[in-house]
Amino acid sequence: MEYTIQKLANLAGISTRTLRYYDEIGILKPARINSSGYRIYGQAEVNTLQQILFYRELGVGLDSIKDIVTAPTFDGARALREHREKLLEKREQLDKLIANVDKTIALTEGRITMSNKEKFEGFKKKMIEENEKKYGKEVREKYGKDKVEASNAKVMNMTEEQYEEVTALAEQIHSTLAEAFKTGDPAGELAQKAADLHKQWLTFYWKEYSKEAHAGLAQMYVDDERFTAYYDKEQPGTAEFLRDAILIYTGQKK
Amino acid sequence: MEYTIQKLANLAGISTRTLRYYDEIGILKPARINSSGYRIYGQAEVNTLQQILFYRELGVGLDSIKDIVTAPTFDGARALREHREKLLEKREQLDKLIANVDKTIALTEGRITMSNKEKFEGFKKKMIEENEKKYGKEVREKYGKDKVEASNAKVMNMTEEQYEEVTALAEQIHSTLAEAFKTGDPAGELAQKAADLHKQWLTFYWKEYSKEAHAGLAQMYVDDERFTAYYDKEQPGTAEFLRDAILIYTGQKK
DNA sequence: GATTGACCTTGACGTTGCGTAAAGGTGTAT
DNA sequence: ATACACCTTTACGCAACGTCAAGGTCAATC
Repeated sequence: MEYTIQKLANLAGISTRTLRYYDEIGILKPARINSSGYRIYGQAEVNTLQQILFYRELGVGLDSIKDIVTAPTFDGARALREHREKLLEKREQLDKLIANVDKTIALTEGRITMSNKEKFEGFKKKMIEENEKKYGKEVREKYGKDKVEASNAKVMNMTEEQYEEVTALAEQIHSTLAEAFKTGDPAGELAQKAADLHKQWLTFYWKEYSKEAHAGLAQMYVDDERFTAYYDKEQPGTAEFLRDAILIYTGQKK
Repeated sequence: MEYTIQKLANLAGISTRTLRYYDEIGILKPARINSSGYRIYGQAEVNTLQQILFYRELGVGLDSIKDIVTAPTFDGARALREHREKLLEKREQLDKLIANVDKTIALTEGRITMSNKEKFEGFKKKMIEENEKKYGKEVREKYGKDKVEASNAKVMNMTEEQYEEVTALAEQIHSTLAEAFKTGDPAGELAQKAADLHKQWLTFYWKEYSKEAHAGLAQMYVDDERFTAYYDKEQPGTAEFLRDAILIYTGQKK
């Protein structure tokens, strides 16, 4: 059975433009071109197209599909697993979006203009989103989904003053830590003050505080280069110093 | 406080390109342009930008945002509610996708490469899913859950040849029906052939065939606009014509 | 006063997966 | 012969910017 472009398009329920595009990007070439330049497709192409459409429906990008259909030994299962991860992330994002929108609707309902408070809500949301984007996956792995969501919820419930307080705390940690770092002693008074401030800061995000979790987080500051980069921005070694201070503070190290 | 483009970009955590783009599309114009042509932003612009980013983070498109930030009396709540609906739909879509990918992964797991058979399994699944998506609810109401599931199970048990046969049959129905339609006579030979092909086609999906059920399905082709659209795609009136042919074929009409 | 380097400008192409003309050749039924 | 459906390539448009490129401006340093 041979098909002209439109026959195949109808068969597959797609447009002729799509088939030409697939030809153009090389994921589905016609079996042959007839004397008038028409694209002629055969059974093999029908099969390939089925595959393409199948993966497309799973939301896989055309360039990945290209790998799958052109490389005969390609590990489709692995590609799918990776793709699955992306989908899960997308869904999480979406869930958050929906929750945010719900909240915003609730907030604006009955009001005519947007108050400053609402603008501020937006910023908190943004803060969460950014944290998610940067560290979400690892933190989730380490602490579990529920904890992360509880933390986010806690942030969303902060009042404006609390928000300002936590921002101020972060500043204090920063400066205290910089001072302490100069002393070089993670067991010293300043370093321990920094560790204590850090604990206070944490209680704004965590439902319950534990020394173990605190120490674990401190270790992550060293293990994860993105955290390290954040703390070491002005003084390399600061992340490690903070970890040591916290380990001492939490009694994990003398 | 006045901001150059980069200052504002840093403050907001976005790129300067984005700010220029927002200027270009008119959703955020600088307060003024200085003598060197630099964009200078003021507090009012900071506030507007906060709003823009807020809505952007909710996934609202920039053109909608434009309405929101430029029209002071704009009903932001309504826009958000509509947007919410879209998000919910997206999530449903995504959930189905993930379920599909999961199934496909489960199928391929434990094997090294994807065999043809497996690819084919996936496609059959897709076929069922599509039918479910399009007609599932109505068909289930009409024929009952068990019948639908029996039908799906039958499809899943098809061999590849059977699948090809049923696909070929669909093609034949299509062309025969088109021919028959031209005669205008649903009792004519061609139309009756189409009805007979349609019966054969049905037996691939139904556990048992009955004239009544066949006639009922034919009626649905006319009653349900999605079926009608499918059959009428090339020739309006085809669905009705097919129904008449089947009613005659099954003896419900002379 | 000249150079450096950070910052600013506009312009324009690239991204994804096609939709949608436009301009022109081909096939076939009447 | 003519109509009409079908085919071809070329190319712009879409969202929201990223990313050069080419060139002007500003503040600090030599």
